[in-house]
Amino acid sequence: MKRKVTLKQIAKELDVSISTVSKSLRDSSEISEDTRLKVQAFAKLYNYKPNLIALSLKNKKTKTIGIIIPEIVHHFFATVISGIEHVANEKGYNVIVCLSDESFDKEVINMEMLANGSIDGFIMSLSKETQQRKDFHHISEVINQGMPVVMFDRVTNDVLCDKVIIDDSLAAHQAVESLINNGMKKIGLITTVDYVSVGKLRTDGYVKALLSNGIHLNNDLIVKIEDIDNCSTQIEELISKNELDSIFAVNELFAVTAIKIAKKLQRNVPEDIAVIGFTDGIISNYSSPSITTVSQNGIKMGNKAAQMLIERLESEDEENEQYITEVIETHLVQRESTPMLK
Amino acid sequence: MKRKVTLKQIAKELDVSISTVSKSLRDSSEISEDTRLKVQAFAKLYNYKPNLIALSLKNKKTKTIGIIIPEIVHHFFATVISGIEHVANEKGYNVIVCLSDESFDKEVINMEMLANGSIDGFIMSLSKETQQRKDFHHISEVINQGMPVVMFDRVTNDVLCDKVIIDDSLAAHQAVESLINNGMKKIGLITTVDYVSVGKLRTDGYVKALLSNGIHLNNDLIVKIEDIDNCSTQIEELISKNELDSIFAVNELFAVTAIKIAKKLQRNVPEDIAVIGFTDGIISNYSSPSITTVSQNGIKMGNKAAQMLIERLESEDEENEQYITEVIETHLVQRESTPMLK
DNA sequence: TTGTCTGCCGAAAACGTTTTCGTGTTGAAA
DNA sequence: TTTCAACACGAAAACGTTTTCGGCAGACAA
Repeated sequence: MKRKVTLKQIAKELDVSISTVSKSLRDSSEISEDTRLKVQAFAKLYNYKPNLIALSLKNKKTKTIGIIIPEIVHHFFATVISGIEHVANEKGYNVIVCLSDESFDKEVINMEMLANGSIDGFIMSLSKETQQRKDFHHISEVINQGMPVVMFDRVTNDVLCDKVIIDDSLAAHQAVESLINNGMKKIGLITTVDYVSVGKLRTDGYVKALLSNGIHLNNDLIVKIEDIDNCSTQIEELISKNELDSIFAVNELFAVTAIKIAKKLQRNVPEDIAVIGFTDGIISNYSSPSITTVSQNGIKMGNKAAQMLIERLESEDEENEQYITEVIETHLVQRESTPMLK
Repeated sequence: MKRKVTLKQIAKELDVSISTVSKSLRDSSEISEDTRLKVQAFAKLYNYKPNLIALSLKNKKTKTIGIIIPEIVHHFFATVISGIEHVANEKGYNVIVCLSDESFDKEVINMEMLANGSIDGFIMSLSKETQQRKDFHHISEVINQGMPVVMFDRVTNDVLCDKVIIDDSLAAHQAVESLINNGMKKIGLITTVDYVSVGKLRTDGYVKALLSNGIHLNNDLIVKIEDIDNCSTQIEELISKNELDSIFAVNELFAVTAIKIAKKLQRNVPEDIAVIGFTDGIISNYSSPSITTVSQNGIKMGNKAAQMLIERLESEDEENEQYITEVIETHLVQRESTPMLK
């Protein structure tokens, strides 16, 4: 077993100083061609590669991006990571991933851990618990120490930093409006509890779409799901007790569950009930009927977030307080759970 | 903006030496209670946290695990990461993720990158291209440098290291056998090209199940998919040209596609054709009919891989050459795409 | 001979830790 | 008064780099 070789070892072997070795490898003109070539040959032979940790310490740059997300077993987040990773890789950065498991404490611990030198900047999406508690001190603290942060999807106005989002409200508005434009009048909404920021925004979009089209807002048609694993009963109640002609669900899972229950209640999708979901994930694509859905391009969000972070990391004037909020466009993917929408 | 405070700064402020500060914070008995408390108070006030990069350099340990996988936008891999991350986190390790995108070159580059000090050990699954080329020098090299590697799922016998796998052949055998036991005789196989190790093994299991149950092997019933994005035509041919009573597919995507095409061809699932898939992912669970499938527990694989790696990292006798291959058990998840199996 | 320039190289600092070893002071024992 | 231990602390090395600066030799001009 041959351990990694260091500058010091090469220097010793060749009977020159460490400086000479380092300079030779970096093609410095200070060194005679003779020694330069000798050192380079030796280094190549022993497959010398500089130790990145030592470089990080010296340069105070790790060339590593920290990602903190609530869950990785979630197609949307996986696509975002993928998007981040590709841009990061291209620019010579690595990516270190931490999961908060939707827990405030884990989010804090992970951030503090990574903030102690391991990374150059953060890309993150808030955990549910953090959104609920509205406690963002850990994030402000990190930013205050001069470490850039880019938030995506689940963001908050209480922290000043770069952000990448979709216009959840507008996207929902458009989706619901397209139902209305196709003659739907009794549109159910399956959404989350309000503290989930994106759920709230999508709900707002639904409400606005109704109002701006002169449709009375009926709270009986709205169900707010607390526990995602037990959403069935609430949804069944919604569908069975109301003569809905369509449903807007704020995520894939709600949408697919609604379809399943509709079938069970002998209502055909899309003939009797049209369903539009949110997030263009695996489920929407492969369930049958496949689900018409608002597509939020996770790859693109990840790309953009990584770009923004790296740009800030590598910009000259460190303290640019001009924070940007980038809005990634969404679009409706037409599939089988709705009639052909005009 | 207050930058991170270092030992040196604290030492200067309190007019003591760096050693004294360090020792005080580590509760050394060498230091008088007086100074100890003073230093600790000051450190707390300024929220001192040791710089992990400096520690890594000193200790030659990063407390970080490198993960290299072909894709993250793939439920199985996401679950494995999740499994790794949880165990790692519990034991004070971070996780750095690199994607090979099924490319040999990217796999090599990423490994070399991480091997230069960034991590203590690898957990990886081979890219398709690597499996095809059978070139594993980058892995052997890393192992040779004394860095432990744990391979999972897509592994190779050409590299000696710890491994976590499922018994793909046996699992496939059992799945196919359960079809046979329920009266199926004409069982189609949708599999990958042979160089994908798990595809090959699952194919082997299918073949063995047929033979050991006295069923003639008919190559017309086997289709090997090269390009996963264009599998439809091949599958359609399989179903339309043969009077299959059932299909075994080596992954979710093939299974769900088969079901879709069967429907299109007016064959009911499961009444006319039963379908069993492999990998218990989102698709199997949410498509309709939901898919009976061989469940490979990604979380468990990740847990185990992380355990094995960390154990090796923290074991006293460095050079234990007793490599272990851990086999994670699988089981058949009964769903709607098959009749009730006995 | 003296001075100066240039080419080549090494010493040392710096990044932030931990730890070993040494050193000065104090108090008590001899 | 001398000796020695205990105590409290600091200096320095080490991890592996990069880079600044200084120095030494030889060549060349004056």
